[in-house]
Amino acid sequence: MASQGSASARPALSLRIGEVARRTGLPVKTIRFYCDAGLLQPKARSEGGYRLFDQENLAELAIIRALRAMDVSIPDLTKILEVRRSGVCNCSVLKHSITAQMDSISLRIDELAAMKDELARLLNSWQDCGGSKVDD
Amino acid sequence: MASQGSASARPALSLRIGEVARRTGLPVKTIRFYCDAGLLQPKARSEGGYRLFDQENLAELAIIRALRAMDVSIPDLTKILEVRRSGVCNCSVLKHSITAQMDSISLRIDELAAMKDELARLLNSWQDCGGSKVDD
DNA sequence: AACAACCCTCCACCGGGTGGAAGCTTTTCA
DNA sequence: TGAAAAGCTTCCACCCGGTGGAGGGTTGTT
Repeated sequence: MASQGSASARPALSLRIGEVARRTGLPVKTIRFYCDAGLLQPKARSEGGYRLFDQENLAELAIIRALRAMDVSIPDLTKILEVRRSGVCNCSVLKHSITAQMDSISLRIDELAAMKDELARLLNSWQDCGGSKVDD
Repeated sequence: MASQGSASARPALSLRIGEVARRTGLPVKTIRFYCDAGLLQPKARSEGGYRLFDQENLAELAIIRALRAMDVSIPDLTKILEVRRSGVCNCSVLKHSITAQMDSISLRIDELAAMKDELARLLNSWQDCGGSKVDD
C-alpha cells in the first residue's frame, strides 16, 4: 500500500506490439490494423514512435478477439468498446444488440448443425458406391 | 414415353439471371460473380449474349448457397462441383475434405456456444447495475 | 560503433462480394 | 410497327477485414 504515489498499484505495464501479439495470439499486423481502425488506442507512443500498450489494451483485445470471432463488425465493436470505456452501463441499446447477437448465434448454430447433418448424409451416400481408385 | 425425341423429358427450362436470382434468393450480382469465378457455368447464352440457366444450374446454386453459408471457400466449392458434375465418386480427397469441414463446423459450433455463454454472462452482469436512463 | 531484432509507415493485394456507368437485347404495349 | 421500359451485358471501382512486402527508423546487446 505504501508504494508509488500514483493512482494505480502495479508497475503500469507497457508493452510493445510484438509482446502484445505474443500474449494475445493475434498477428502484429492485425493489431496495427485495429489501431488504425480506431478500435484500439495504445496508451502511449515511445519517443521513437513505438506503440505502447497497457493492461486495459490487453483486456480490450481479448474482447475484440472474442467478438470478432462471432462476426461482430468493427464499427459495432468500436461502439461497444466506447461504451465500455465510458463506464456507462445504462445502455439498453447495447443490451438489445447483444441479445440480438445471441439470437443470431443460436440461429447460426442451428444452421451449422443442419449443414453438418447434410454433409454426413452426403458422405454416407458416397460410402455406398465403393472407395476404389484414388488418384491424388 | 412417346414425346420429344430428345434425351430429357421436361421442356428443358431456360432461365435468365433475374429469374434465377428470384428463385434462389441470391443477388443477380452474386450469381454473375459465381459465373465469373468459374463456380457456375450457365448452360448457354442467348443470341444476344444473355446467360441462360437450367435445372442443373439451380441445383448447383442450392449447393453453393448452402456450402458458402458455412464458409466453404470458392476454390473448394469449385472442386466439389466439378466432382459432382463428373459423376465420379472415387474421391477420397473429397471425402477427406468434407470430413475436415464437418470437424471445423463442430469446432465452430462449440466456439459459438461459448461466445453465447459469455455474452449471457456479460448481459447478466449489466442487469445488476440498473437499467435506467436510456439516451438513444 | 556495429549489429540484430524490432518497429514504423505506406502501398498493394487477397477473398467475397457490391455498386454504378455505359451500352446492348428483349419485352411490352399503344 | 416502333418507342419506351425492363432486363441484361461488361468493366471498373469500391467495400471489409485483413495480410505481405519494401524501405527506413529505433532499441538493446555486445
